[in-house]
Amino acid sequence: MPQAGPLQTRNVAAVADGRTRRLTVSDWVEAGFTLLAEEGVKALTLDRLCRRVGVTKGSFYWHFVDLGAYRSALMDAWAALHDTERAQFTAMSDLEPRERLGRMLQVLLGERLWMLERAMREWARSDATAAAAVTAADRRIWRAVRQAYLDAGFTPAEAAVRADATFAIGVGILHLSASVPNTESAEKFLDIMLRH
Amino acid sequence: MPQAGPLQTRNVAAVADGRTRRLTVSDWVEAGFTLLAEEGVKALTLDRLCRRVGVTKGSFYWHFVDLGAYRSALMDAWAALHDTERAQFTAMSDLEPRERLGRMLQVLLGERLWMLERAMREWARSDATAAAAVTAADRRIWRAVRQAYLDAGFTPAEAAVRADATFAIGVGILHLSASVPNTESAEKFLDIMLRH
DNA sequence: ACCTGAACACCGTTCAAGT
DNA sequence: ACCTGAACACCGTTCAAGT
Repeated sequence: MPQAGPLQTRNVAAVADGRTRRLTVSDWVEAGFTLLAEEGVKALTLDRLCRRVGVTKGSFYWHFVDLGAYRSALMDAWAALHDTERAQFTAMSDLEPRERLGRMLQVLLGERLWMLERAMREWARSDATAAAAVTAADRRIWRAVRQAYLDAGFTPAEAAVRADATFAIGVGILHLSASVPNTESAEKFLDIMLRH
Repeated sequence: MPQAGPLQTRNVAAVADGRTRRLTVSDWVEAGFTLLAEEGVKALTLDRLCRRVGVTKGSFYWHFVDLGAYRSALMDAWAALHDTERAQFTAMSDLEPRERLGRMLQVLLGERLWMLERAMREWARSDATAAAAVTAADRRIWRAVRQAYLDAGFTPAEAAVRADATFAIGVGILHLSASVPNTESAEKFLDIMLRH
């Protein structure tokens, strides 16, 4: 799909060897994630990427058909990352709803992820594929959030409204944060939303 | 400050005349707003702008020192726009808190404004001046929102938390919307937040 | 199979020259 | 004072040539 060259045939040891080993798609993806997490969307330029990976532009174009395809690869990796999050969420089903919601917010707004989240949502505005991936991921998380409210004893209708609000809050905090988001006010918000 | 050329000396009739009249800074700003509102940040390119205004690039560079300065001008105009909004908000102080909050959300998410809001917040991430303007505007609106909760009988602490949440919701909806935001779920959310 | 290096196209920017 | 048109720099993209 997005890749041009090798379909990830050999995924051997990706550790820091001297200089010998050749690049794989995931090396580029990893570099892109770091760049995004550290400096945001605008830092994701061909030159910056190649400099970081230590190779010339031509190499990039052997691995990817163009920057758009590269972003698609980033999206795919991000979606996979999101799936592991979801696994965490469903594994939480034994926790109290309140505790569960608090953890969800913390995962979403945590360290490295929130910058990626922002980047994805920014691309989603101009790219249909990105938009689809974000929507799909959102729906899954929304369900987990609603389930928490259902478990807290709300009717389906009440739970849905609260899930909408909680979700919007999360995204809102994501965008309002200049640096790393603080989850403190989000916690207080949950207290209100969980009141009957 | 941002402008290079004329400091808006003659603001005469800006209506559609044949082709004779010369351009003013606000003509460029108006064109930029329309472009942003219709197609978002990515459409704001030099070529698109010049095509829309019907003039060559050189003309642009007589009015503005560069694209950055032009965006500053857009920011200034946006801030002014925001001030008239705030005037609306303070004029609302006789309305019921619930009604007032509903109107505020509708103004923020209404037709032309929400796309501009998004654009400004996107720039604010990479530009310090933009960030300052957005922060200042946000603080004013936040106060108006908190005042509504105070008038609804909440303690200062309670009102502050609710203002935080309401504000985050607004921004969240802004970014979650693919097309024009629907204010329906926001209304239901207000019902919850106003409960004692 | 994977990468280099040079060439091209596009778009933001400059500037001498026009009215 | 305000605008044109040509030139330049930068960055994404292509591709023939290397190992």
